[in-house]
Amino acid sequence: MRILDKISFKEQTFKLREDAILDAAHRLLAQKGFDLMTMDEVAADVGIAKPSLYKHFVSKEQLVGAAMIRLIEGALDFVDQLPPAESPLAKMKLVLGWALRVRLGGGLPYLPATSPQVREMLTKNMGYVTKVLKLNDLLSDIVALGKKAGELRSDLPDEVILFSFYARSCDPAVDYLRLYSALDNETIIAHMITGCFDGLAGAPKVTVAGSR
Amino acid sequence: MRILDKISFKEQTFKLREDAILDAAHRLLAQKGFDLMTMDEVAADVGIAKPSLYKHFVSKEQLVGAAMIRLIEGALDFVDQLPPAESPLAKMKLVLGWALRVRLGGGLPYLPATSPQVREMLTKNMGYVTKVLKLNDLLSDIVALGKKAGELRSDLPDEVILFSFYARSCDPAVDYLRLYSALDNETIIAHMITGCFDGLAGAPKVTVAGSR
DNA sequence: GTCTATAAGGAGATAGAC
DNA sequence: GTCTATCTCCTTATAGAC
Repeated sequence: MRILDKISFKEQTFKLREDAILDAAHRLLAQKGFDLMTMDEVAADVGIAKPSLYKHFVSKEQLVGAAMIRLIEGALDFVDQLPPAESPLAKMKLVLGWALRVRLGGGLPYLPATSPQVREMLTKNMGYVTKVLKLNDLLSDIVALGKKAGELRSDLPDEVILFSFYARSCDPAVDYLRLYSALDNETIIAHMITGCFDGLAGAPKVTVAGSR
Repeated sequence: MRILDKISFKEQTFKLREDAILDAAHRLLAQKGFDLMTMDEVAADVGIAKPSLYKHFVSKEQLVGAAMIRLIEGALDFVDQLPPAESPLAKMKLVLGWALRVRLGGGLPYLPATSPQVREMLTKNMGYVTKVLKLNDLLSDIVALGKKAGELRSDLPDEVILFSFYARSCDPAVDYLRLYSALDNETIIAHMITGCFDGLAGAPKVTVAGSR
């Protein structure tokens, strides 16, 4: 029994360290992107040596893939726990607000792959692709319901709405507003949400921003 | 006189080669991004040796800066030659349509700097910053006129409209639609323009897309 | 001004002691 | 499992012949 406890303890610390590695990778990825994030930095950030890092993840690509999978899992959880009573449009605003808060808190956009190389790398990662497709299915359903309810524009193809929605979660305008404007985070989020769904043109719109 | 002609000829070929280098850099930047574009590739693409490249541009950063400056100059030209009779909103749609066509033709978004490192590099390049500020002034004027005319939402700060507008010119949704949808380029552009200004929510909108 | 050949340094990945 | 020290490859940049 003592032996089992010891193994379990080892496993626990192993898991804890793995989480710490993923946390560090997540933050560094958000800060510097894939190319500029070095394995040396990740190891230094966690406080371990680089070879120890490679005991957990066999390559940089595997490490980044694991970090991205954890991110998508978070998005899946959030979508799963959306209040069923909300309308499709309100749900989408909640999801976008959540994703933007993650980013403004120093995290990654939950569907980045903005660089061709990273996109290709991730599309080869079956675990990642599976989860992304799952998330995409959930959001596709919401879009379909929103169109049927007249809340989303039926003249736009589903894919245009979906990809534009994803793109808003990693919109560079957010970075620029954070850097060069005096607006606080929640104001930025509210503007981005209304800008996404109501557009930039026309008369002032009254919009319910995604609640925390 | 013959000597002068010879000098002039040399200068002409020098200028031609420089343009060829910038063309190659532009295309490779669009394809692979700053980090993955190597000076070897640029030289090979132009058909010259790497040291010759360094006779034209003292560093990779200078080369990319020059390419970006040429890009912004193109945008300034386009904005300068907008039909004065058009409304502010129509002008913005024309500019966005133009920028998206450049990208779908294999070029760069005319205001990228999506990666922190590249952004920092460019903000240190005074020639670049000067031109960007010039472009920003022109567009700010258009935005102000658009708000006054009731064509743009007066409840959104100018900076939100401007940055969102810039961001649409490098929207990753365009890449995803090109890769994963069956839509042709002009349809993608039309959808992106109406999505930007009219939003994703609500009833179908009738929009005049930017004309070629 | 252009080339061949090479320096200098960084980053992913690993060997081998403990 | 973790560390120190090292390998190897790639990329920016340059020296020196022509």
